[in-house]
Amino acid sequence: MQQDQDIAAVFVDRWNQAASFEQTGTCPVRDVLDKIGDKWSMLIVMYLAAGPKRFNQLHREVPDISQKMLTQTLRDLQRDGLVSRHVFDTKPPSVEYRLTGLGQSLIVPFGYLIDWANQSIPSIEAARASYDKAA
Amino acid sequence: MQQDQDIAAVFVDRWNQAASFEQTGTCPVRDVLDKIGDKWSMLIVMYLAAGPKRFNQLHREVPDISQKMLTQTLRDLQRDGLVSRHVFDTKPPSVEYRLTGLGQSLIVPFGYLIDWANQSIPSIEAARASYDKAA
DNA sequence: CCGCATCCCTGCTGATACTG
DNA sequence: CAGTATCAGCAGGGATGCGG
Repeated sequence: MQQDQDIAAVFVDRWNQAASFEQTGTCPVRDVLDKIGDKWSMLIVMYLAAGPKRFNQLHREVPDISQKMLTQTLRDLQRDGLVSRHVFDTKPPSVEYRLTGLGQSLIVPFGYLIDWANQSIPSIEAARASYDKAA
Repeated sequence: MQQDQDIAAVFVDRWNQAASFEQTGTCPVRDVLDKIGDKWSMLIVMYLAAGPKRFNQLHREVPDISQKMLTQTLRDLQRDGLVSRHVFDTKPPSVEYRLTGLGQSLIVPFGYLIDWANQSIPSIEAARASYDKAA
């Protein structure tokens, strides 16, 4: 309980913190959360967690992703320093993507979230069913 | 490393799992991730983590949220069983919102994510600056 | 093989105004 | 106080076609 309040305080403080917020117009925590909620970012990170992969390999493995979104998402992840890009000068050329140390470090806290999700899904679906029935 | 691969496997399996996915068209893990990335959901959860609050109290405390989004987000959280709603039959009427046990349990894994974010923000911003400079 | 550019459409969001 | 209803703007993301 007390710890929960501490976490909340840290979070809310950071959120309200005007530092780069007032200037850039975006909150740094919001930034990270957006990535988490992004349709493809975390899925790609999880696929890359198993090891380096090439562009078309990802394109085949990640279900239903378009070429455009794969490119775009990989660029964003690279820009944030979560993924590194390696071009091999063969022909035809091949490009390999892999998680950086920072990218790998994200897997740990993200994993806790996935665990929570998997454990809580039954409760959530039950709550939804109950809520919808009342209407 | 090995553990990372396990987490990835669990996640990807769950993602691809056709159970309610093929029928409802939505993946249960995706559901949870969407809430995390939602503009207001987690912010409200964090504010409620400090204790129960009334509608207008939240409206005042949560920065820049519109009445509409506050109502809508609280409804969604309630439907998912993360937040409970209590109406007091006074006049003027007052409505109190509080985290359920499920809602409180989310704070723990979510807290790890916030911690990671706060620790990693310097690295991320450095990576971005470096990436942008190259262009 | 890898990536960029364009078009287009859907849905989320905010602003505004109105009820019990 | 605690909502509901309606309207308009914008960004995310898919489809398609082209280039190195």
